[in-house]
Amino acid sequence: MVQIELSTEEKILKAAEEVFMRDGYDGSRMQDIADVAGINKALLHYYFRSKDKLFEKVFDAKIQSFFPQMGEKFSQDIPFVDKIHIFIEGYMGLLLKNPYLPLFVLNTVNNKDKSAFIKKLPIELSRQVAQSYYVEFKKGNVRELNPAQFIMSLMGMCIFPFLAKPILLDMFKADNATFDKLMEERIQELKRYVTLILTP
Amino acid sequence: MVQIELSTEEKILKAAEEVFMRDGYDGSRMQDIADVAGINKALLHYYFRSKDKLFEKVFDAKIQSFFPQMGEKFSQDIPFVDKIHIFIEGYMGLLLKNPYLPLFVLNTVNNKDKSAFIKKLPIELSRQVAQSYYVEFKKGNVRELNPAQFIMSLMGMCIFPFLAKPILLDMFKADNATFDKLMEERIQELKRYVTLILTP
DNA sequence: TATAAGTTTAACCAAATGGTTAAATATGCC
DNA sequence: GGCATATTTAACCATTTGGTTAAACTTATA
Repeated sequence: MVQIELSTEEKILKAAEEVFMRDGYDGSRMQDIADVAGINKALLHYYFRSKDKLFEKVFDAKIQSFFPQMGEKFSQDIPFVDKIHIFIEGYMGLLLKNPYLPLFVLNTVNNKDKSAFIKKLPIELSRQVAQSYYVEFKKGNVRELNPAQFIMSLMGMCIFPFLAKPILLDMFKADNATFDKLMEERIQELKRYVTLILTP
Repeated sequence: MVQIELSTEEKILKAAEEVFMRDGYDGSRMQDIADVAGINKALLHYYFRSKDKLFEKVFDAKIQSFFPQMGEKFSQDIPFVDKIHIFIEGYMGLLLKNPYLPLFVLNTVNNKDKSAFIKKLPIELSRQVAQSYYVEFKKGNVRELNPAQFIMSLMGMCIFPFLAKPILLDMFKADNATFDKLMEERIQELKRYVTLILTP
């Protein structure tokens, strides 16, 4: 395995992501980010003038992965149910790799001071799902429902376990590996759920 | 309408709940809580020695409402699907009255420093649903599924819109009243979903 | 009226924290 | 070598914040 040398800027962004995601904006310390990046606080401010500026950089990239842009996938010519199955697989995979992502994004979105950072809204996701749904509905291939409500349910079912992870670990007396296995099973379970909901 | 005079302690707890729920632990200021309660900081510390102690009091009450204890409802002798319908109605009603509850509880649960506050775990909810489910499953009245996965889905579907509320308001160009109406519709939609999932 | 508890005011403290600065040192590049 | 940029060190500053204290004032009650 080749060791790729990260530039200082990259090291900082990586460290900032880690700390912000773990501790939230208020809970994060510039000193802590500097420590994780293996540099000192002065250099941190040398690269990113303020905590706010640094946060914005990190957050921008993250919010877009949380509200996934499904463009290509949803424009494929396959049944709507299959698109949703693909969504579930992709999204759960993302969450398994970024278990802190949901709480981080939802906190920021709900933070008055940080709402200015939210530039690119996930209108696309909703629009694409709705359009793709109605095409299929007219063909009589899916049951009648409100696509907006459906996408909320879908995302909710995917993210909830990651938000409540500490509680679930305790409830099931499980460790991280067991949790991940439970989420793998969950992918199949959710696919079954949406099939039942969507199939007329 | 009779004006009921709140005791100072009650005023403080009410104010603390409001501020903690809105700003989170880190984001909350003792001065702010005192202001909302209409008293001064000295008196605040006179009643509750520290921020931690005050937070614990508020959080204790809240976590139990977030993971609802369904004891009586689930022991009723009615079909499992009906129990779930009752759950949805009750839980969505609670969330409509406490829209900040989910983010507050989930943040606290995920906060290392605050994990000591979590004493009473919601094992009951999971146990009751599971037991109630298996009784009904043996009678062939519900489809086969993993009750733990199901309860996660149920809670996720209920809470997600409240967590993503700022985004949804923006996406649908809606105000608070419209959002509440959307959630009222959602109750019916979710009932349909679970019926489809559970009915063999 | 005397006593105790509740409440206010205002000043104060110590620690944490975001951010700055200046000088020294290292590094790469012409 | 000499120059610019990157990096470190370390001290420093202003502000915020949780928490304390002491003295004065209010209120109810015995």
